[in-house]
Amino acid sequence: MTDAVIRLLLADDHPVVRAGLRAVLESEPDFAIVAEAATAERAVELAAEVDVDVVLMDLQFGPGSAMNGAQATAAITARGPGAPRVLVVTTYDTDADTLPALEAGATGYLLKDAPPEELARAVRSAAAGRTALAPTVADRLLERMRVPAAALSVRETEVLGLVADGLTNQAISRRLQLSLATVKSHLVHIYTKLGVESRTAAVREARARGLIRRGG
Amino acid sequence: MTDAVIRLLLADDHPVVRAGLRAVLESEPDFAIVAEAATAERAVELAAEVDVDVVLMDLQFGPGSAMNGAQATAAITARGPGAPRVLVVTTYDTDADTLPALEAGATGYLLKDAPPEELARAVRSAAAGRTALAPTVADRLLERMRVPAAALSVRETEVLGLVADGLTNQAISRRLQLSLATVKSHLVHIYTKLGVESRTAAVREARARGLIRRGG
DNA sequence: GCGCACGTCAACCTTTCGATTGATGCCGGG
DNA sequence: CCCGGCATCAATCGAAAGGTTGACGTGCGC
Repeated sequence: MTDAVIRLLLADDHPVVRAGLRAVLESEPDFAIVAEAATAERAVELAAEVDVDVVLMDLQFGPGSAMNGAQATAAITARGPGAPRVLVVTTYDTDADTLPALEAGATGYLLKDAPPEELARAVRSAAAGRTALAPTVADRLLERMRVPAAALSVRETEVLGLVADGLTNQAISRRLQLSLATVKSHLVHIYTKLGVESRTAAVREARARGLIRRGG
Repeated sequence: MTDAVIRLLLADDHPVVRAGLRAVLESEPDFAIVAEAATAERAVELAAEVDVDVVLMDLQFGPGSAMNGAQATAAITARGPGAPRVLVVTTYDTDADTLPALEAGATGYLLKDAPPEELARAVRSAAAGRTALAPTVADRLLERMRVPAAALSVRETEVLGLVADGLTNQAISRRLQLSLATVKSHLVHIYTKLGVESRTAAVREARARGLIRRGG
């Protein structure tokens, strides 16, 4: 796959963003955009049908979509070796976004404010199997390793995200297929790690630290 | 200004999005992109210096920017007649985003998931001084006029703000020199007005509607 | 192999929250 | 003047949340 041409699949629900990625990447002679997907499901299909080296994957796919970019990433990389590499290109760099994506097997994580050269460099890295992370994402990961106490686990971040959406512990347990006891257990750990003692305070603290996204 | 060519200024901090807008709009023969801005401040400058008919304005300009899109919109439209029209093109359609932008004098409000044809149509509408709103935004505005009950009193907003800061009812009562009963009474009214049934859900809803400040 | 973090769950208990009902006083518009 | 919205407070009760303790299996690193 390290031939002359790198075959790309663009997965983003915004036509404008797809056009922008296409415009930026098509100017590179060794890139070829072979397919576009406006939904996560379609991206998974195309990644299986078409011969693709790197998938440029957005994480958010609008309220009308059941699957998000992280799930699509997992579905694509689950096919093991030979599967295309997934390079996440999105707007947010909170732990709530980056951790699930990287855990799903993304080879890289870039922000949409990245300049075109950086984007092209990341695509070539991903095609070669090398990881390409945005500086802020890399910083955040290193900080996690340096101070592991202040970092929430993926599961904890997931629970806290639902808390921030206003769900009760009961609702969270149903949504995540957990027992109520487990949800409370996660919350106790979250409170300890964040140094707070209530759900609303935890949401506020997590928002301030960039652990969860600020928007709804 | 209703001549043959509509002169456009693109204001967005994402190079990819600017490239996408350029790619989509340049294919229209009567559009001419005369300038691009990566910051809100630069957009205001350019809108004053360059002869522009319509500004395509993003609302979010990254954490490094002091001015947001709504403020830039206000600065541009403040120059009265002869000033370029501002067409907001952004990702979010919550009240917290749309209301300030429209109040700042935006002629239109589109979402980035809009198809290219709709985008071109909105640009022509804006150039002619006609308002162009995304369907979801228009729905939201109509709903707001139909049900004006969703306005919180000053005191209720104050209480909800402290709830959003993670304070307990006890702490709020002390902070505001109230009895615990009064705080709970306010919260009941807030829940009724917002159509929710828990403090975290109320915070989320208020944030989405722009009733309380988004930042911590 | 062992320790450790993580995720999972249970039982018990205390505190807080939310729902209900009801009351008082103030103020402004019809 | 009276009604309604707002702000204030009280009492009560059930539900939810939070604290504590303890437990089990898994996976990872030393």
